[in-house]
Amino acid sequence: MTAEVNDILKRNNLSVTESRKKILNLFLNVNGALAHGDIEKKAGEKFDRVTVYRTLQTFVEKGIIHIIPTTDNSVRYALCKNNCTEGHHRDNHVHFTCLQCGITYCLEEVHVPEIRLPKGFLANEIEVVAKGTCSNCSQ
Amino acid sequence: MTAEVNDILKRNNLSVTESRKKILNLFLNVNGALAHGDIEKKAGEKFDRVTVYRTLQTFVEKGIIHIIPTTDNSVRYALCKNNCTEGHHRDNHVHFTCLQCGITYCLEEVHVPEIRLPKGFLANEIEVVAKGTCSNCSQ
DNA sequence: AATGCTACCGCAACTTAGTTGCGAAATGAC
DNA sequence: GTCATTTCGCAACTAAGTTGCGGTAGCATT
Repeated sequence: MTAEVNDILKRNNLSVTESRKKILNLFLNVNGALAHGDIEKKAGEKFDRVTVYRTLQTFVEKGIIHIIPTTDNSVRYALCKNNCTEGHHRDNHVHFTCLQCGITYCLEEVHVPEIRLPKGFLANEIEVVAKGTCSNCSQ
Repeated sequence: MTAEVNDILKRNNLSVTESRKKILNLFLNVNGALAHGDIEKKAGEKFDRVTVYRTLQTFVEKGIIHIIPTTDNSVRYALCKNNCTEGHHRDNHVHFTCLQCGITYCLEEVHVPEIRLPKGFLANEIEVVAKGTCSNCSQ
């Protein structure tokens, strides 16, 4: 698994540092999205807050992770699995936030539908976020 | 127009105060959504930040305005036009943020499509936010 | 393996955003 | 007008995010 981490970093022309390895590893070992706070906690107080901010920013720029919008004021991040490249994200899946357990999922298999916008409106990107009860909590 | 403001407040069992009138008026006279910061500025430094926070919170609870999620870390608010009631929002329209002018629109006439979720996932609410160029900026 | 260049990290200090408690003031029922 | 209740504004606080800069780690070269 360290191999995969190294691989991803190198593929994106990033130098392989301790913080990047550790944070990327977190994303690989979690199902669902991570908020900034989660990362700070799970990283085990080893990293400076600033490092976490900068690492996440770098990962987003390189297309390694993407941002998930939420109505509460928290930003969440999740791994890109769709060959996103530097400066261009191609994730077009639906996101789902469970109101019971709080986990945010990337539903890779559910695609964002076509939406007919009014005349003159041109969309570059469309985000769909569903909120409700996830399969774990619904039984 | 003050009549409409009074009306909306009374209909929601809210006492009619200066701050509520002024802030609600802002929403009635703007096309598009307002961020917290916009409101503080447009209100003309007359109100305390805390009052703005509390008023917005009250309006959201009462179903007068709704929150629009964004990928940048800013929360935006817009008027509900769909008979939202206390504790239950019924807005199911698509939101559009223009990357040129920065305005966020409620596209009332564009409804959120049906989305088939995986087994076990139950959605209470689905948000759709498009980003791109609006009709004003596209010409 | 040592060298040196570059990029990254961590600290400190700062700005901005949002919350809480409480006394004073405004609202609305009587 | 009086009074109970709600709301407002201040102050003080916590949390979130940013910036600059010296020191350190990564890595290419030899």
